[in-house]
Amino acid sequence: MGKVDLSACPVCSKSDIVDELAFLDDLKCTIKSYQKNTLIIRQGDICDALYVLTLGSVKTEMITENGNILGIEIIKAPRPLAPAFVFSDNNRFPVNVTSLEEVEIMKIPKAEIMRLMMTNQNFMSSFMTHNANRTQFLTNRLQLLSIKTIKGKLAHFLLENSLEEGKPFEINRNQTGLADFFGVARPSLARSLSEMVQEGLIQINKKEYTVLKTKQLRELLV
Amino acid sequence: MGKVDLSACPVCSKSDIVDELAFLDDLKCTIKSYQKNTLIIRQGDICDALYVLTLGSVKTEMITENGNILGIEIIKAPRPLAPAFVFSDNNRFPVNVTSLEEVEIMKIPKAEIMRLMMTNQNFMSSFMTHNANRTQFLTNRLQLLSIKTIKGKLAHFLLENSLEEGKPFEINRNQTGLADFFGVARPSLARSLSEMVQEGLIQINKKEYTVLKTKQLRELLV
DNA sequence: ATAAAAGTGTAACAATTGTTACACTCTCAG
DNA sequence: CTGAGAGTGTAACAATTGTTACACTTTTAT
Repeated sequence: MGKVDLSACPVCSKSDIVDELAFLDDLKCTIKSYQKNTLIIRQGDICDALYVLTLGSVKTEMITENGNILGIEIIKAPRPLAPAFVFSDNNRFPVNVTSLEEVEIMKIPKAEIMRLMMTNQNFMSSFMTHNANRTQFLTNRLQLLSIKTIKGKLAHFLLENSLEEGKPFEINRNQTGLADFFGVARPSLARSLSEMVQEGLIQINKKEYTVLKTKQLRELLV
Repeated sequence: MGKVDLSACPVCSKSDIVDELAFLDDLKCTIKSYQKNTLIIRQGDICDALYVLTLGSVKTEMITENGNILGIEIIKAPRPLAPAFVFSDNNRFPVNVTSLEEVEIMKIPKAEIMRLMMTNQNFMSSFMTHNANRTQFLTNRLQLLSIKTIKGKLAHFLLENSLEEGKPFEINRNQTGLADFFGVARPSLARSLSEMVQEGLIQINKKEYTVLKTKQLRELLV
């Protein structure tokens, strides 16, 4: 495993720590590799360090009490995993983390994070901003889940991803994944999708979606 | 408005800033009062400062795109409001904040927060922990919403609040509020509740609930 | 004390979604 | 090239929840 490039990492990018040659050598951290499709972190595991995904991509998913899977998101390196939870009173991971390919994960002890925060204002600021953005992401998820109809969720999701009416865009999830993401049954999602296609609201070609009638799509949110 | 007591405030309690006499005088902040039932902050408002509820109580609720209200929580002073969002890239409030009684709200500019964080390790640590706990709260809300049946949500919620089987506990929400909290229709919630009472799983007396059969309640989560 | 407002219980019916099943297409590894 | 597995389309039916309506009870304000 070579020298890690953290210049694209959201909590490090604005920080001058990337330029400090001594940074990674000084940092008391360990790096581990995992094979494809490995369950790396379990929901409920103690989170006593900051985990940073330095290579590859993972998916996070929440297991609900009734055993259902609620897909959360796909994370690509470099990015920290659940950085907020290092500091929470009940410091346990809220999600399962599974590797989608071969990955490398860096583990930085909490004390080291504290030291960095106090000595480096840019790092602190970036770390805060990143955590704030994560909170906003969760808020968006809450908003999506709180839309009760499947067509409403789809409208919200498609409008969010569409740049312009009539302009196709790619969705990097298949129908099964989308159904998980929305927390609905797969055939139900397929039904709603095909109805929306028949009504001429959208077009679908494999994973390429096109919003045809933005206005009527918005009305599904009412 | 008298001297504010912040010793019970989660982001200040462990901090020695409370002991610094000069703290509140030095701090460039403003305090405003609001009448009962006032919409203090609108979802989407720019959040360029830290808002701290110093007196009274408020409720936060999220307005979904279809106009429904998704109740989030009731906040009692002293506590900061949406502290994470001061630092987010898109720094807008995620919820509406409405006063439940006469309230006082302190507004501290972002720059002041930054200064405090850098000069006071305890403040920083408390602020981080509090934000982390907020994230965990949102995660729990996500988990609750992802349970699909109303009885399942109720079981989750009641088991979470029950200390012991057969021991009554108080819920500080009425049925209408609970329905909002769950994001379901009020009569549907009432139906599920009365069914659970008839099946002998729980007992209800106004706002006092009792879990009678923990085991069978758990099975509703499956 | 009393009227108004808020909250609750419940019923009939509508609407939406889940379940199950199966045929079909597509993708990818051998 | 080809078979296995993953992903999709769709249909019949079941289950759950929402909607609307109304009578009743409790709380609140004057």
